[in-house]
Amino acid sequence: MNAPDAATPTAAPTPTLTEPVEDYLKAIYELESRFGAAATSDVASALDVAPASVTGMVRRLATQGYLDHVPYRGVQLTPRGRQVALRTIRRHRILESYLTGVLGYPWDRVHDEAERLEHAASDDLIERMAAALGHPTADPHGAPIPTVDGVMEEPPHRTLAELPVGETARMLRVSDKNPSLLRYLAEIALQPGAEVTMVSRAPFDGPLTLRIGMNEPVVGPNLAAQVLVEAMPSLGPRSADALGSLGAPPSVAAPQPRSRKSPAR
Amino acid sequence: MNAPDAATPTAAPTPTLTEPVEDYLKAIYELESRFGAAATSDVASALDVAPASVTGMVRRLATQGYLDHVPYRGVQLTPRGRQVALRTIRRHRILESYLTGVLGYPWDRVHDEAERLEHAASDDLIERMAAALGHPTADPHGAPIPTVDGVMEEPPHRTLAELPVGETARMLRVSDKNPSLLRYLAEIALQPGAEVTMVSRAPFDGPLTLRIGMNEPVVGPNLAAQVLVEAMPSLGPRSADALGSLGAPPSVAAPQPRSRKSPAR
DNA sequence: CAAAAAAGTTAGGTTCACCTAACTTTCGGG
DNA sequence: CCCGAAAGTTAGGTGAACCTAACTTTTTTG
Repeated sequence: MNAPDAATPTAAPTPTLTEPVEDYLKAIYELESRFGAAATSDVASALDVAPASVTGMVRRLATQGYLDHVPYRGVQLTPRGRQVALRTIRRHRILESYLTGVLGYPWDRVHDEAERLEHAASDDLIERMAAALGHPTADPHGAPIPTVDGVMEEPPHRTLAELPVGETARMLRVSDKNPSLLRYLAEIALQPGAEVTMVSRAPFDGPLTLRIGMNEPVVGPNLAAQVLVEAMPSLGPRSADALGSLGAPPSVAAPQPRSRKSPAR
Repeated sequence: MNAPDAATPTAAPTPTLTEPVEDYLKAIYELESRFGAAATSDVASALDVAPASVTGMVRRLATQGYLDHVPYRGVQLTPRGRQVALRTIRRHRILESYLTGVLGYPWDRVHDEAERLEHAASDDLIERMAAALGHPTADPHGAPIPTVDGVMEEPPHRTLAELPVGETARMLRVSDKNPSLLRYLAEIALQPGAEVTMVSRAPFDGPLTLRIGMNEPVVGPNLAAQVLVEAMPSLGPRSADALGSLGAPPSVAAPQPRSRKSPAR
């Protein structure tokens, strides 16, 4: 699993982290935790730049010790790069939490704002916001917030699409990047913490009927695949408090879903 | 005084206004309102860049219609450039107000933070912050906040150094750029709104004895020259409410102090 | 009022972060 | 197992925003 450890040949000082650098490291972190390693073209489409630009930036970041790059194989963050990524993710998620929790932003509009502010806010500001919120452990979309020293716990989960008919689960998380999806989810009250039951499932990848509170919305399998719910089934429609918070001890480490081509060996 | 906070979903922070461009226009605005026009070298030292860099940027901003540049003579903002500058100043001052008023920042630490955030925050965010504060008309250092449509009222003022012995005035304003000065002023309770009396003045530009509340701090003339107080004397130590706010109608337009070389003709 | 000083500009570079176009490497399917 | 498509890289740009060094214009002053 480990790239040739050319170790740290040039421990460059690098006093200032530019905005693009933070964006690259964050994107690579996220791809890496989904696929085990980040492919050039995936980074390119995540950041909306040309693949050639990624190659160039990646070479620079590698010489500065933020990541390891094996040409044609992919990239992986070093501990140093991972620390920067987690710091940026912490900022982003605390900002999102603050914007919704204190300033009344709807959850579909916080992503873009946080994306810009995360590069400009000082650590002091971020920690003041966190304190004002009572040190939240998840953002408004259910994404866990890394601690100051770079620890992030991902609770075990599955997608709503995988929920068997008749079972109930607590909604855990959804991506913050699709505003119209978020608006729709808010409409049907499918938000983190909500209990959702799989009422029925039409054959041939057809629509799914859910129960959320009093309502029974029908959603496509596409949508359901984007919504994460807790891994353990709730014992019944009204007995859900087996896990008190998002800090439940993960029984599975699960960093390698690997359900895809492997961009690095 | 009312912000049209309806509608306007996630207004883009204007197509092509880079951070340096906003900084230049803001700096030029401030120099222009102090001296009538901005000199290349003054802009350079305000932004801590080389004079040659200013010449280059100024040429570009002139072709884009933000300012007029007469080589070797100086620059002046066009209405378009002035509008950008006032928008940036509004953001800066609302951010400072929010950081002290809501997040508990001390007033000597808000400048740097606001300086970075002012380029990243959306209009929506700024107006939410303004609303949360009850639409303030001055920042924590007493600087007036331009309205959304770019109107800024500067109340008439003089420096504390000019206050005659025996007279009392209300403290109005001080620059936000000198943290150690601000810390000292907070120590002697010389902050916007405070009543200050000139007790005595040592000859030959010597130290000044003030009365603020119960205390009688002695300050240098240098410091006193940086503190602005209201122009009209208070009628007595305990009768100060002649002006309810900072919105008092200015009897003097006063945009041209001109106590300096003239960088433009 | 001319020469020195100060202020401003031009010329020629650098770095960062991007691009397109052409080439190379890897992978996947017949 | 080979060969074409996909993925990745190199080569050679661009523009923004900065720099230093050399030159020009304006201002100041002996």
